[in-house]
Amino acid sequence: MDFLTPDSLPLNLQTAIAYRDLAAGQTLFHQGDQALAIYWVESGRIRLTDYTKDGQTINHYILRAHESFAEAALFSDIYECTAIADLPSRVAVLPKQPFLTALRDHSDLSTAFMAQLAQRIHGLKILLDLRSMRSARERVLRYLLLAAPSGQTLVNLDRSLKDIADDLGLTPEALSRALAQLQKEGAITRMKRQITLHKKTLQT
Amino acid sequence: MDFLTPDSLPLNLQTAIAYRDLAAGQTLFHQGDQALAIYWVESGRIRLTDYTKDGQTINHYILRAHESFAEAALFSDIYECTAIADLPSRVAVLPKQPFLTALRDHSDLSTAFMAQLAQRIHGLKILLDLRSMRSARERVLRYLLLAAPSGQTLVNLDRSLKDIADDLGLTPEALSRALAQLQKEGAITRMKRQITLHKKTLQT
DNA sequence: CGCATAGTTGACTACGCTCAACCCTGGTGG
DNA sequence: CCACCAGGGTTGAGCGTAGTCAACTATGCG
Repeated sequence: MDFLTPDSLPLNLQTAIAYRDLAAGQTLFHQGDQALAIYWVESGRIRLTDYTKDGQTINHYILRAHESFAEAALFSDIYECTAIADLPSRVAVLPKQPFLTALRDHSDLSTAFMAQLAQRIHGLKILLDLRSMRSARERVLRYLLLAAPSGQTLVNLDRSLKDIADDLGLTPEALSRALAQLQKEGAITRMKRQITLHKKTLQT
Repeated sequence: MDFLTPDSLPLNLQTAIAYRDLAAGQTLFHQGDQALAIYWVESGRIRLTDYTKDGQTINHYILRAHESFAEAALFSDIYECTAIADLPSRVAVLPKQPFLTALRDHSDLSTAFMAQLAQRIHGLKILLDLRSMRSARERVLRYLLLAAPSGQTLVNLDRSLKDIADDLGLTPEALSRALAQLQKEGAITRMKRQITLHKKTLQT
């Protein structure tokens, strides 16, 4: 899924990559800093925060392992947000200029990069769409359908329910209850993190 | 904001562009159709719908004027969703192959395209983030802060409250009430579609 | 063995949705 | 010029459901 793994890059760019280890709470870059690089999360969790002009609050977005971020920095002089490590994290630092020229010179790389961006857009749309479902039950059901490999009825949840609840915009409790309810209704059966969807469920 | 306006394209590609007019309810392409082009909304409104395998349900996402869509089609053989005109609409049709080669040959075009994709990602993230606010009050407040041009305290709502409520994942009633409440609290004042934010509000 | 964290369950609350009535504006036609 | 209508917007009442807080269990790790 993620085309932008550091080792898929052209060799001459790979040498330019640095790695940074961050302690929990440490900030990687500040909003308004000069945009010098884009990043890729090796491990840990990074939180992006927007401080609005005037006010101080705003807009957090969390990135987990194997996601890249600050791609917008490629086309902007400054970062539009602040990146802070939520947990101890390790990130790959891809310097902007070398990366941009690599994109210019290697049309295959740029194609791959665009493909990844398109993919990300698609994923975000799906998440957004998920959020437009009112009831927890519907939301979870839809999530499971999306997570089910095509035609398959078995879903393996890789992440913690807490994280998933977060993606769904629910509290862990609500997610837990929704799963319990679906189970009781006979729409699914679950063994821990293994969930199987039943036929009726598929054509709702 | 939108770099991908048809007239910013290289001339040899412009000749390949076609336009299609759609009546309300008419479908532009079906999920599973061969992906032959990406599109750009000239006017009107397009709704994207995902039919899940097996089931018939959904995933709608609406596109308004001056947005491009189906970029993912560039990197996939088939469309992953169905596009239907919500209103009478006019779309520019950018054939896939010419566009891809243009991207390969014109690094400036590909850069612009990537920039737009990055922009879209940013926008989607903001919407997602908006949805993560629990209370209507907070959500609306945040929306207004985002909509306020930098440093400005005056927000002009261009679209109908109904549409905005949709973006926010609220019912029109909830939005209306939230605005009324904010007004009563003295956080904002509004004259119809003109809203001014008050200082205290800015540093919440 | 004991502690920390994820997950589950329960009771209560609050907030947003639903449905309905109503106001207001703009457009159309007599 | 007014009468009528349609649609957006506002307001009210009642309900349902997800959030909150808390206690408890299960799992994993030192």
